[in-house]
Amino acid sequence: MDAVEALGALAQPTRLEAFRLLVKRGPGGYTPSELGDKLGVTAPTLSFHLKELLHAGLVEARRDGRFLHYSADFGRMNALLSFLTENCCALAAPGCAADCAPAVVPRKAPSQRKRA
Amino acid sequence: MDAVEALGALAQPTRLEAFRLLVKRGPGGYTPSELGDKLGVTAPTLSFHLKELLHAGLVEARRDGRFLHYSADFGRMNALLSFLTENCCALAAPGCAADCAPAVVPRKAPSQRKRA
DNA sequence: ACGTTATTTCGATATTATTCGAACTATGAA
DNA sequence: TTCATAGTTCGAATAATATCGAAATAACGT
Repeated sequence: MDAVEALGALAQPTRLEAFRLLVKRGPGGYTPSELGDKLGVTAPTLSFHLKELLHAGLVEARRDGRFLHYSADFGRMNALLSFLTENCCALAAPGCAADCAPAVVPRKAPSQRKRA
Repeated sequence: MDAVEALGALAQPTRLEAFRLLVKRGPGGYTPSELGDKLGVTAPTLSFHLKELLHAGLVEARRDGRFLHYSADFGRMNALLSFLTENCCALAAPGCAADCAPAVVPRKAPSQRKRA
C-alpha cells in the first residue's frame, strides 16, 4: 500500500474536499460536473485532481452513458487509517493504548459516553 | 483544524516513517539523533521534517537537558482520522455505513472474526 | 572560559505540484 | 452526419518542496 501517495492525494484543499464529499455521498458518487459546481474549480483542474485521487486508489470511476461517476473507495480509506495507527504505542507503557482509538462513537449506541 | 497541513506533513516518506515510529514509541518519544539513525537522513534534513510535523501539530517536542524528545500528538492524530471519515455515507443508503468503520480489531477480543 | 555534542537555521539548488486556456475525445440527440 | 454536452489531455507559467553543506545556537562537562 502506498500510503505516501494516498496522503499526498489528500494533502490538497480541492482534493480533500472532493474526497470528503464523495465519502459523504456513498457508493453512488458524483459526476465531475457536480463536483466542479460544489468545489468551484474549472473542469481541467478538477480532472487533474480526480486523476490524482484515482491514481492514489482513493476513488474509483465508472461510466454511465455520457456521465462518469466518481466514488470513494472505502476499503482503501480504511486501510489508510489503519496504517497510520499501526502498532500504536507498541513500544510504550500499557496506559498509552487508550490514546490509540479514534474518538468515533459507533451508531448503535449514540447516547453512551466514552472515556468516563 | 487544518487537515490539509497535517496530511501534507504526512505525505512525505521520511516524515511518514518518522511519525509512525513516534506513534509506535508512545509518549516517551525519540530524540532527533535516534530518529536520524533509524531514518538515515542528515541532521538538517531531519530537523526540517520535524519542524514540518511540529508545525502541523502532529508531534510535540520537549527539552531534556541537551536532548530534545519528539513524540506524537495522539489527540491530533485521532482528530485527523475522524475528520477524514466525517459524515461518512450520510447521503447514502443505510447499508453503506458498514464501509465507514476501519478494520481494527480491539485488543480485548483478538480471536474474534470480523465481518463473518 | 573552552571544547564537545546535540540540534537548528541559512542559502542555494533541483525537483515536483498547481493552475488554466485551448484543443481533443466520447457519448447521445436530432 | 451534424451538433451539443461531458470530460480529459496538452502546454506553459508559476509556486511550493526536499535536500544538503556550512554556519549558528544550546547545553553540558572540564
